[in-house]
Amino acid sequence: MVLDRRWTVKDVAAHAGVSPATVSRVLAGNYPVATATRSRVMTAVRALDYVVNAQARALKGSGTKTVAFVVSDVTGPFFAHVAHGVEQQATEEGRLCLVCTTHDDPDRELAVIDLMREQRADAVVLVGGGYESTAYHERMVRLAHALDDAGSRLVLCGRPSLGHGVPSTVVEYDNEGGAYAVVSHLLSRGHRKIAYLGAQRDFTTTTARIRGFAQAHEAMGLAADPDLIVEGTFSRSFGYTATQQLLTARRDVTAVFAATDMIAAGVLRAIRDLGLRCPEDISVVGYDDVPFAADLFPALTTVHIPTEDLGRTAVRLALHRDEYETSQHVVLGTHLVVRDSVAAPA
Amino acid sequence: MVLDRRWTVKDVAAHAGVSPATVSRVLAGNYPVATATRSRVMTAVRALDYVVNAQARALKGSGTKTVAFVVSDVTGPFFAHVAHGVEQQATEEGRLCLVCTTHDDPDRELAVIDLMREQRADAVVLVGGGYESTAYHERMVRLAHALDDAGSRLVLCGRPSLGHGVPSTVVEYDNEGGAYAVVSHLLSRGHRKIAYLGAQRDFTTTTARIRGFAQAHEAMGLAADPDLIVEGTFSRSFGYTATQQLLTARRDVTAVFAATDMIAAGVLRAIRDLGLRCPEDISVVGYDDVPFAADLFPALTTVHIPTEDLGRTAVRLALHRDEYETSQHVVLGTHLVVRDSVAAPA
DNA sequence: GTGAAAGCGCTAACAC
DNA sequence: GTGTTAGCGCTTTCAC
Repeated sequence: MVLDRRWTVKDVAAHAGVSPATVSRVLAGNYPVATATRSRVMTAVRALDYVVNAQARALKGSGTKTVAFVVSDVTGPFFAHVAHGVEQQATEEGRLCLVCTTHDDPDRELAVIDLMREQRADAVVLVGGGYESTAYHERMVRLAHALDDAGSRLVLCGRPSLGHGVPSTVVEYDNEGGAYAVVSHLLSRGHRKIAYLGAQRDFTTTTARIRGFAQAHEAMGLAADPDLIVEGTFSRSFGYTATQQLLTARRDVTAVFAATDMIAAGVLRAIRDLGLRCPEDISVVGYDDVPFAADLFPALTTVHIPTEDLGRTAVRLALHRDEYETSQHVVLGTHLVVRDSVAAPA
Repeated sequence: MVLDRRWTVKDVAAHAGVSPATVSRVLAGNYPVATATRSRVMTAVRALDYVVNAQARALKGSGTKTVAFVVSDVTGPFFAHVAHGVEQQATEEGRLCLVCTTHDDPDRELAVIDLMREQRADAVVLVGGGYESTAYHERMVRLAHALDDAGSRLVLCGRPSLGHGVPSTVVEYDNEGGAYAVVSHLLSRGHRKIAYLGAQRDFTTTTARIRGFAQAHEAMGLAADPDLIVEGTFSRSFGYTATQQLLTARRDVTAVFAATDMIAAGVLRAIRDLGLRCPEDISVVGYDDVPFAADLFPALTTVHIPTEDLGRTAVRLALHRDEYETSQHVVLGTHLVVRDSVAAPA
């Protein structure tokens, strides 16, 4: 059978000698149809290699059956793993996945959410830290309401709630606790001058981690050195250059807490290039526990984030918000993974 | 303004005191509308926080403006980077991105393509190696035609063409050449017993690389040892266990060619756990040149694949197949990246 | 058990 | 410049 255009229910109906309504009923399978009729229809469907038009179906009111996924950058291992969880759960729930990237541009993020609103996505999952600005916060609140009114759902995955009364699903991980654990670990090994690399300004994750960083110090009656908190992006190259500068300027630093494992990779390389050794001369810890953390040299001590679970939970809660009405704000645990990149200071 | 349902053009029209057609014209911006009317409409749009229904618009004939992206697993760095290219180009072309994963299941792959057909995606990009089976090949050819007839396009990204006359866009990379280059490199350093780890059975990429592997040997008047080609998946854990077994069984092996950098990570770790050193005792090379390859220890010599370019080109060619009519089959170059994981055999 | 008809939200002819 | 109308492909009452 040679095709020359997109067949419609009408064509299938004509081919099978029935009405369009019958074709629709056979395909939906939710209505009694005579066996003979059904098989005639199915034969026609196969002959024409017909597939429904998802747009037309959606228009009729059954929804689009899609979950949107908004992320800064798909290549980051952290995002990729959350994406995996989102995709898995969406598939299990019979949904398709739309992906958009924002490249850390708040305006683009907002624009992309509007696009998803046009698409009538069942849920819009925002992954990764948000921005600490009132204007941004307000626009986000409005979007949450707009999505809600349209029967959709805003999901914040890995960023804090927008506040009470804002219709949204929040699936966070314990950013502060993870930072607290890893800094305590360093402190208990005897480190006193710990640098935090990758304090991305105005970022919700940064705020929480700095809090954990400070509290771990306080718990031991110490004070964190604010000069050792160095601002920067979540990139390997930042880790490299920042370490070179830092270790040249501040010879008293004995440990580096990298905001992401990616940064840590740059830190480790810089340490080696500086002729120093990790962990003998400098201890290094990361955050995220992405798969390659174990393959760095030395294997990286880091904070594990349940990335896949984060994604799955986000979709599950958002899609069944009637069932999980009371648990629309969840904080998943993080934990320290001890490997080989920490030792007592020399 | 409190919303309580999804507003339609009609609502906006009523609110602005104009007809639905005028609203549509203002929003499309492709038709002369009086300035006063336009601003009245825009005020209403903002007041209602209206966004068009993409489904309804698509139904009307303007297409869905989406590109589908079918991949085995989003967490693999190789796929993630191709995905990035696809997403970038799609965005530039004003398209949204649909993502689906197949988890290396050919049946699921076929099913997913049908889903994309229902979605009326402008292009369906298949990323990664295909399967070497006639049944699979035939079904793929039929899908290519089905998509073509529906005005869509099948794009093969990183796998060979389905043959002449099959309507599809093919963007490959030089699998064979890369394998040839890296094996020649090893051979020229004096290695004679080189193992290939991760020969994924019935996979198009495997076939091509084995060819390059063999030809590099032949070019030097040598013969590759078929026993040293070990079958396995593209995973870190496979690299680890396979290396342990191999190096215990075959003490004559001096170099390992891992089918992916991910496998190579496992290989390096196994070598270290075996109490051996790389590259002094065993040389290791990878394939893909994913970002973390440079962070492995020792930094991995590998074959660079222009992943992002692969994705961008795939989308660009598919979306402008009228302009690029003669170049719907492109092979992008690969090249050797020499780092620290190769030395002459002891 | 099946068909006829209405209508989802939008846009593009076609009037005026 | 603007309104009226028809219809995209589908599902779903409502008849029969």
